[in-house]
Amino acid sequence: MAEDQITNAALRAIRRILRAADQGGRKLAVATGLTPSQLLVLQEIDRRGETTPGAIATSLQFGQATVTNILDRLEAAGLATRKRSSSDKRRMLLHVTAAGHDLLANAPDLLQEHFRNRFGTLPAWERAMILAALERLGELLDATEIDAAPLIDVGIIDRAVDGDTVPDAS
Amino acid sequence: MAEDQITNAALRAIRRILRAADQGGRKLAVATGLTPSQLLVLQEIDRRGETTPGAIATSLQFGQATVTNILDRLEAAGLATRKRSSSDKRRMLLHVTAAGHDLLANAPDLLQEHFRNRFGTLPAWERAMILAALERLGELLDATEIDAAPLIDVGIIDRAVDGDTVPDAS
DNA sequence: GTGATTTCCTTCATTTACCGAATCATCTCG
DNA sequence: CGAGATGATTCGGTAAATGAAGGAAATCAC
Repeated sequence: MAEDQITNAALRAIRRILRAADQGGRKLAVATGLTPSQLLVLQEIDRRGETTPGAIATSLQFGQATVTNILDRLEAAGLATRKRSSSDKRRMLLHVTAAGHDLLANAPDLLQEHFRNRFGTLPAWERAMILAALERLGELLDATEIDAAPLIDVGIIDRAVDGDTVPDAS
Repeated sequence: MAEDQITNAALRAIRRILRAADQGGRKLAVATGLTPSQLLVLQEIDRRGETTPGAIATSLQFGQATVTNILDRLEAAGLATRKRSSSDKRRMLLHVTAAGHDLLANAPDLLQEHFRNRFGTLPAWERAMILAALERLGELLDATEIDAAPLIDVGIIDRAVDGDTVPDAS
């Protein structure tokens, strides 16, 4: 069926994008001397201004232990600092150091940068179209993933619209 | 500028998609008892039918050593087998075992499955639009990544690279 | 207030991923 | 038959990530 072909093509395109993004991340990591995870954490701290390990962990979906681990390295590298909160001494407040800011400024996300360059050259209508498609897609996948478990009963309106591939699955 | 806003929105959407995909992968991994990488390798072997570690490595962009490592685990888990090629005894031929097929069948790619379900419910025009956008985007990012990465050494093979889905020789 | 519970982070131990370099067997070409 | 290339493995090392357990501080119950 043509529809299925479209779906397959779309999936292929998504994977291609995923791969490109992944590699961009690794490349960037190499360029900055940090690993992707470290960079991610550093960016997240920067984005949030002043946070705690726990916040980073939930937001990036890492374990706390992992974050601690990565923070150790970032701190050792002089890119971030920990400071105990005075109001709640269980907490550690995280900050990006000057060096850290420097690094982030000099090594902006490759994906982002190249995307910007290229995307900017597209005609406006195409940008708009792509944006619309991406957001739609984000909804689709997000919904999928957010309540993956509980959602099942809610979301499925009718699966039999047009014999769309319903693999035996579960 | 409005353009910048669009770009930012697009980037956000992309990240959202990336995250969804990533988490889908992890979830799946947990469900199957394998790690994302292991699953990826297993899928790749399955997709290609009969391949060699080297092919997997280049196709997934892993090092050979990494693939060997993962194969050890897959083999230990009884999901894949290695068999020395008789025509060229340097090569190992990889196969997915019955158990491996089983696992793949029972735990199909979550991203893929949910995407199929949801995507299928969209009106045709929207599917077409999204597909077009995705492919455009794939080009953008791919191009980005190609020239960023001197894949020079692969140049000989690279005629076929574009399609990605080009099955192994045969 | 004292004690129990919860919250936040860390430490520890372990598994996996990944890479580069070195190695071994094999193939291929001259 | 070498000489060199190729395919896979082993080895050594760094990093990521998780779960379990623990310590310190806040909070709640009485």
